[in-house]
Amino acid sequence: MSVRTRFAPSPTGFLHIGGVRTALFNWLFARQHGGQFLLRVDDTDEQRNVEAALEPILHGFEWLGLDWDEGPEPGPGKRSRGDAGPYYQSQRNDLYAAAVERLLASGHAYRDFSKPDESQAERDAAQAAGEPFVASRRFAAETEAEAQRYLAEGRTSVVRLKMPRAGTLVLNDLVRGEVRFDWAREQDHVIQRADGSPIYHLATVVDDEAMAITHVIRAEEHLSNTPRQVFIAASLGYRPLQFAHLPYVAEPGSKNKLSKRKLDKYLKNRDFASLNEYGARIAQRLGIEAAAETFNPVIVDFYEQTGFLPEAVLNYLLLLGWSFDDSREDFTRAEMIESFSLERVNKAPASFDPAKLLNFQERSMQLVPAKQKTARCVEVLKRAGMLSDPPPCDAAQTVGKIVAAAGDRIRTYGDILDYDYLFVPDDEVVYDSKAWEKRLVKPADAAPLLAKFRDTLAEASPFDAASLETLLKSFVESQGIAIGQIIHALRVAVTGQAVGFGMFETLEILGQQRSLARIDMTLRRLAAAG
RNA sequence: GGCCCCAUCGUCUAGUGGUCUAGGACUCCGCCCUUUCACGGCGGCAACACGGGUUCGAACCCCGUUGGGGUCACCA
Repeated sequence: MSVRTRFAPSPTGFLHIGGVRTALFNWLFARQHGGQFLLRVDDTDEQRNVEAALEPILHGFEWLGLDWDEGPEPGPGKRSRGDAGPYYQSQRNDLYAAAVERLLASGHAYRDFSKPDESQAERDAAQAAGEPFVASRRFAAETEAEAQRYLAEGRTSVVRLKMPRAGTLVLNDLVRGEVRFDWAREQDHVIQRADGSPIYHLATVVDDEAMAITHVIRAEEHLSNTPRQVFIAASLGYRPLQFAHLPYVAEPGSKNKLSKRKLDKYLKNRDFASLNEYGARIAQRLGIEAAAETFNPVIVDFYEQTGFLPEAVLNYLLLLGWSFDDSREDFTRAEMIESFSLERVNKAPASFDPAKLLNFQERSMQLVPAKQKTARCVEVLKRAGMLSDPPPCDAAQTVGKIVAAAGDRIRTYGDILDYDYLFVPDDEVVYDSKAWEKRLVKPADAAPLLAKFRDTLAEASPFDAASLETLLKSFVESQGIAIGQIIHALRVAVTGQAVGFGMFETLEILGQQRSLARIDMTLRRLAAAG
């Protein structure tokens, strides 16, 4: 039988990084075994617009390249691909209802007419007595007559599992090994609400059977839920499933589970805060209006917008709870599929480390061919309004030069925006005030030297990096100064910045006319200031 | 609180009784390269939670303690 795994996202509007890690492991396992990976929409409890809330999630999967063989199709209409559909749980209620009837008929479940506060009181009493809670089944309707009587009292019913009161479940978890549970400690969990709607555990078991899932690879928090699901499946005569419970992804610098609602806390972590700020700066330059709650390093969209490479994100996530050996960390997509194994999944939770993720990104970016890098940077510049759309015909060439000159300084595609000063009109260059003070105002010889070199520059021909370097070196020699005495002033004058890539490349890219204009403007401002 | 899971540098991890004065990666700190900033190179700081066993020998096996976490809903 072919291996089939699934990931069941709730339509929440965004794709969580921890969820992606789980999805990735499912995807890898299926791909490695030549099986199928499915997506199933977990919308049993959703009132809102499912389509709109699902769209960003499916988009995230597409961006990451985690393709699914069956499941919802992106776009409107709730269309699906695959033969085991529908893949929206909200459309499968008949199946769940039928399963509940079978469970009732076979005596594996019962109608419970107790009121919520009555069952709560039982639980509280057990808790207070320090004893394990065992449902009294006092309002269980065994016969139709009983049911009618309760109904006449104005009671409503839910359907509960009639759990075994003896015995042990031995679960053979693919990452944890043998885990034992006493059946007697399992509660009579509700599987169908008073309004007839199914509870998740029932739905997931029914769907896994109907969709011929073979391996359930999910986060550790589901480990305690497994007995009731095994009970449902066994009672219904389903095939047994293989389980693999992954350690959860923890907060940066802590062992608590990473959650989407604790952003304030994560922001206190230095590395998280710095990645967040990095992305926010790029987003701002791109004119993306995103609330911190929906645009931060725990949301996958953050990485796409900021200009990360999907393979870097995936590679980082792969190593979060899994390892190959004592040294290998870099994996291409094909290598991940080939090398992955559940046996080597770690048992302890792994903290999300934003600094290490950035490092994977940096190394991945070094492998991207110049041409591709340039094309993507052109896109970013267009989005930021630094280039017209369509871009001028020489844009690719110019950006190509910038990309080459910037080299590894471009860690994400968003970093191209650091060189916006090369695109703005000369009179709109923004000068860093500290750099201006330090390199132009304070050194007494800065202005005169700059003025002198300006005239040399005006004569320069050709105006390319190599010639300019020769030119400046001979200028320095003729003046009997150190190169540092002129080059920093020149950089600030021309770029407004204290730092940047090679000075000669900068001048070449800017061109003679604009370089001179910027120097002139600087000299005028210096003279005006005194 | 009951049940379940987990425990090696700050973080991700290697390690399945001797080759461990514990290896790699990220971060951090030096130095080198250098027009700045990066990249790169070299070097450094830094860990087997604790206590008992078992054994000639324990990071590795067993028990306990401590600590952390998950889960106990008509949520998923």
